[in-house]
Amino acid sequence: MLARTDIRELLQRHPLFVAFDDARFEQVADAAQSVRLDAQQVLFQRGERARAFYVVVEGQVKLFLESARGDEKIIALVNPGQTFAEAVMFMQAPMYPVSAGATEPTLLISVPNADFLAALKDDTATCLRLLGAFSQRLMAQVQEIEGLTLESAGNRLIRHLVRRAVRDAEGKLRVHFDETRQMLASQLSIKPETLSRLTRSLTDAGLIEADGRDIIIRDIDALVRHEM
Amino acid sequence: MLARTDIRELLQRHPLFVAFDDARFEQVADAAQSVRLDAQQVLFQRGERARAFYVVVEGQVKLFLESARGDEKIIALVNPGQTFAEAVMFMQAPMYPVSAGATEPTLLISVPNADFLAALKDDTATCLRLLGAFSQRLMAQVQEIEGLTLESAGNRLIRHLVRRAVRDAEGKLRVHFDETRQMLASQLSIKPETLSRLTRSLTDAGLIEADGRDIIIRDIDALVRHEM
DNA sequence: CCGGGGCATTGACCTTGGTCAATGGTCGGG
DNA sequence: CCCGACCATTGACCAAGGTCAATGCCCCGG
Repeated sequence: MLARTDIRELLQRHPLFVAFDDARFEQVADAAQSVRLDAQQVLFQRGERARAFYVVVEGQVKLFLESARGDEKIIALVNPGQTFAEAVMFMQAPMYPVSAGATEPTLLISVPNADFLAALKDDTATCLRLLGAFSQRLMAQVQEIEGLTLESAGNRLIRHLVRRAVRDAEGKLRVHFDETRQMLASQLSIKPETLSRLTRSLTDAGLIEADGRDIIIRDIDALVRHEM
Repeated sequence: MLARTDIRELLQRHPLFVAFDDARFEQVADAAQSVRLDAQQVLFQRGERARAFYVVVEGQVKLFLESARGDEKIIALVNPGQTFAEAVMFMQAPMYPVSAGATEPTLLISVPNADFLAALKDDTATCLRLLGAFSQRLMAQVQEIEGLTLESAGNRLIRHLVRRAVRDAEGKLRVHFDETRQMLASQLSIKPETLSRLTRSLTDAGLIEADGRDIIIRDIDALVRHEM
């Protein structure tokens, strides 16, 4: 459990709460609770009645869908400082459209929808922040749909690598993976075997290079030009 | 062109504008313009700078994406009374994430983002309406991603038929299509040939029946149980 | 240092849905 | 009333990616 004062402090710095005046903030912070999850523990299931949204303090949460045959699709990974399930509270029939679970030991703050909505009354600044966040997410999902319908698995992988690449100390373009290959595959909507084959073919073509858990991009121009 | 008074009247009834007080409404209504599109005419291209959003008055607008090889994916069809591209105005770098064009002769009202945002200041009621609309759309897109990643083409078709089915005068479950088969296929992210084969196999199985442009569902329980 | 479990990789094969091409149907314009 | 264009349908074939199974690898616990 987190002390009440810790919850206050963490929330106060968060973009969704900074614009609240003192009275509003007190009301929401009082209602908020800390939640601890073990690795792999499920927080809520798709279809459950939604009563709260969450702020990730430590650890990582995955939002995912499951098919009847047990296939899993990871919709998003949520890291410290980010929130999830806020959009659900604005729906007429609030039920979570995805399931959520921890990928590692995780600490969350849960914020009851009712209290937050009450505080939101007459606070346009926070409303506008939320609108901005939602529109970002809508755009990201359009891009996801675009990738799924108009691009090959290989191109999705390439775009993902390029998007996540960071220049390291030696000036090399590096993509670091904390997640397992299975989770990466699930995010890209491909099977682990296919991911393995695709990275192999890119490696054989001299475009990328494996370095432990990381991947180094040797020739980014050739990579983006590469059709799979 | 639409007369100024007509634009006023149409906007005034729209959910996004009803909550505005008179001064705000005047400001936005003055800035709004009517736009006429011929069938197939493109309104904006993906990536263009977004300066306005739109209300459909008559006709129909399709929001779509195109791949490098000319494949087209219809993201949504927008009918009279509905708006599109409102989410774009809340992004930091406002550019349309999809292209938009008319599927038939169409009449729109364009509302400049700047004026609407100004009117939105301190209007929490309208903000909350927008938040509700966005969260609906987010959920719809999650379901689209679910269909694309976890379901077969046949199951997507079945879900689509069931969702659109309406009981007609004779008590039959009927799905009416104004759009062409090609457009339906594009919405479902399959090729017209595949759509043709799928409907054929459902017809052969006695589950559905073609009736001109419509499809009649003969046995909805068997249909939803049917795995493809 | 050894052993086991799960992840990653690789190979052989299969399924889904796409591609290409031919044919038939339908609607609007002359 | 007829022609032409476009849409829908069907068939034969193809390719991307999935499935299943075997093997190797790595890391952790004893």
